[in-house]
Amino acid sequence: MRPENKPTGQESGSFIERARRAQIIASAIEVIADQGFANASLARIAKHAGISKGVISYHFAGKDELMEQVVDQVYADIARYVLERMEGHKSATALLRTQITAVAQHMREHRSQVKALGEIFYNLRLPDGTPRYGVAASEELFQSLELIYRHGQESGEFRLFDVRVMAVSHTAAVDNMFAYWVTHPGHDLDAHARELADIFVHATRAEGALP
Amino acid sequence: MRPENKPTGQESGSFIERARRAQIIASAIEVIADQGFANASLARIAKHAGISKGVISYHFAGKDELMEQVVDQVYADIARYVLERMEGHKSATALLRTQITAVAQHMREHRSQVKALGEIFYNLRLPDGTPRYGVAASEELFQSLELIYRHGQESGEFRLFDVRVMAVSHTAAVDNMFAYWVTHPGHDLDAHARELADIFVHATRAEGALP
DNA sequence: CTAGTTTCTGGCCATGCGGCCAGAAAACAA
DNA sequence: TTGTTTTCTGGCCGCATGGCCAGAAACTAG
Repeated sequence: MRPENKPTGQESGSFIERARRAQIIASAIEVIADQGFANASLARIAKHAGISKGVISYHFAGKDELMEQVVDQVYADIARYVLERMEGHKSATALLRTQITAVAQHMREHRSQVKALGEIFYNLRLPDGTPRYGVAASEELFQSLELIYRHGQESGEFRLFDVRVMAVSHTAAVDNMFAYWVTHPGHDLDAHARELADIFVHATRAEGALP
Repeated sequence: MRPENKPTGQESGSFIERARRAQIIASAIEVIADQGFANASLARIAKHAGISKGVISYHFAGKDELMEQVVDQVYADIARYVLERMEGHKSATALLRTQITAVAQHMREHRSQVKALGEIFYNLRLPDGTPRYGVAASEELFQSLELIYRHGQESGEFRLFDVRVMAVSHTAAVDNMFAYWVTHPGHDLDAHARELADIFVHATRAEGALP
């Protein structure tokens, strides 16, 4: 029999259960990151992990659940990493810079994870063909960024602008920074991040502010 | 026998040949735009066009050639549309604004085409699994944008910044403007474009410049 | 050791895919 | 009209996929 995969918040299942799930998730990340979502079959993921295909079916309800677990784990890692580094900063400008550079640092240290996240985010679909994630799933991130932007507007650091458009553009620029770096591995990701932070600082600052 | 699909620059083949290819390309665009690349099989594209699957094989060397034809056609349409509207403008600031708003106008009028382009761009892979297009294929666009940015820096309109990072971020923001609009159809695309143009004008302008 | 449970293997299944082809049909040429 | 070429149909092929299962193996409890 299969263990009922109840998505309880706390870790559950036997030691083997948890270890296997972690191993399979890690294998999925690696395969997706360097073969692409479309080529990441259960057979490939199993072979890469050195286990039989049936094990995946045994520990996960299906391919979709495995993909969602990957997203949940990687996304939570990024959020924790970035939020930790943002704590303590008060000015909107500092928060903005820190958000961008912290994301870049995390990307540099977790290339495969972030790449796999993007692949799944963009490709996974519901049975009816509509995207499982996609832009709509970034709503939470948009709102977090909007908090920073509104904070800056209220404090007078930032000029008035549409915070939604700024948040969408910010997210896009950060995501594409990653994609560009993946395609051009020699590219200096941290320098790109600093330059990108400059762009948004200039784009947002109040008219009269000193450079 | 099949007509040898020599990719000559000029239109070739019989009247039927040209009409069928156009019809199949149009059908592919519609299917990809609302089912996604992964669900756009030759069978679906043929059914949507009301023809037999074999016709596609008859008029195209394979699925990959069909996808590349879609990309070539849609990409050329966008480039022509935007470049026409940029002609005549001289200041870098005006060129920048025009580029962004013109792209948005084209997107609004050619939603399916642009969506299909993005799907293929992101998903089509070579036999070895590496992306057929992807970020690397945007190199030409990056260089065009860099011309504008360097022009502004040389004329003194723009501050000094890394033109490559600016071009990558610009492309990303425009692409995501489209993705956001597709997910939120009620969103005002033209207003978003004006706001986005403001963002890049502020991000690029020289320190001493008047608002 | 034995009985029961968890975990794993290897293979089978139905489905959908892209490519291909034999021959029908349509368009065209004489 | 007749013969020839172009175009189209419908179906078949080999292949890969995700899901599934019967039984083997490993582990655990008594």
